[in-house]
Amino acid sequence: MTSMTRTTDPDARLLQALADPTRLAIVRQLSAESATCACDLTVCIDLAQPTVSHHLRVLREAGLVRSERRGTWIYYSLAPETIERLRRIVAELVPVAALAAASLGGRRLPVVDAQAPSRARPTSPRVISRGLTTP
Amino acid sequence: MTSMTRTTDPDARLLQALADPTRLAIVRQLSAESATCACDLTVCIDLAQPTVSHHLRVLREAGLVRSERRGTWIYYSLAPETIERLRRIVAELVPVAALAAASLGGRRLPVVDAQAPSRARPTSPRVISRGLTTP
DNA sequence: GTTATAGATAGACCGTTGTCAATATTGACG
DNA sequence: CGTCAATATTGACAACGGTCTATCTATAAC
Repeated sequence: MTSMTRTTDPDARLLQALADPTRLAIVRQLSAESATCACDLTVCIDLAQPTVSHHLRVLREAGLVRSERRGTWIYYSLAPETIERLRRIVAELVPVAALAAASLGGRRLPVVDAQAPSRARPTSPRVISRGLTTP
Repeated sequence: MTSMTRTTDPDARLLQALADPTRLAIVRQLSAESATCACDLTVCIDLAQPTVSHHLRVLREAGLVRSERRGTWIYYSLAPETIERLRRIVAELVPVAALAAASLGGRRLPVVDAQAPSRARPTSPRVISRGLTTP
């Protein structure tokens, strides 16, 4: 309300960590390379080193990557459990149509349960029930 | 570089549309409700109506939702193909470790092979190959 | 110790974005 | 037509976030 400021929903926070072209590129690189040292990422990303370092920090704090020091270099790799969590978040976004297609009576849990619709509303297209909301 | 401004990667853009607590809540609601009119979303989201309208626009322009007018009301529903695209984006983030774990259940290989490293780099932890990079 | 390199941190700059109040648009009904 | 309700648009403001330069830390080789 009115402020929002710090993102509250942890899932939205996780998505936010990935929702940047640079970070997505990093994650994809790590997905292909298993473990890559920060200097290589810096080279193939074409941004200033502190910027890459910043993005790596965001990814680390989001739990998307882990870092391991080997001498002077620090290797980054994906955190499989967080990738899995990400996959679940998206997998749960099932449009009802898809559910209906998959199985018959698609059960659905009330996420926000839309408690109080303004009032009576048309269930079928075109047919407006005319019972307007507030008198 | 230097500005970034408009996000280039369309996948990052799609993720960005979802990476907001309000929009994620809307999408989840639509996932549970199939089609919901904007006024209901406004009610259960507890933000000013123009703000909800704004988020709906972002979702629509990202291709995540569709809107259909029925008289005075406008019903929003998920766009299954975009949800599917989202699922594919995340599904392709396959950490090599997860692949190995899935097939063998073995430990993660310390693979470092990285194509074009700055120079010679340690393949095993601790053991620094001493051939420093630039002389 | 000194030097060199990899990486992180601090701070500033500035474009982007989420939010609101006010206003405009659209459609339904009388 | 006029009025009412649902929704979109406008414009302003503040917060957030990505980028940089400059600086600092850490490790290794000398």
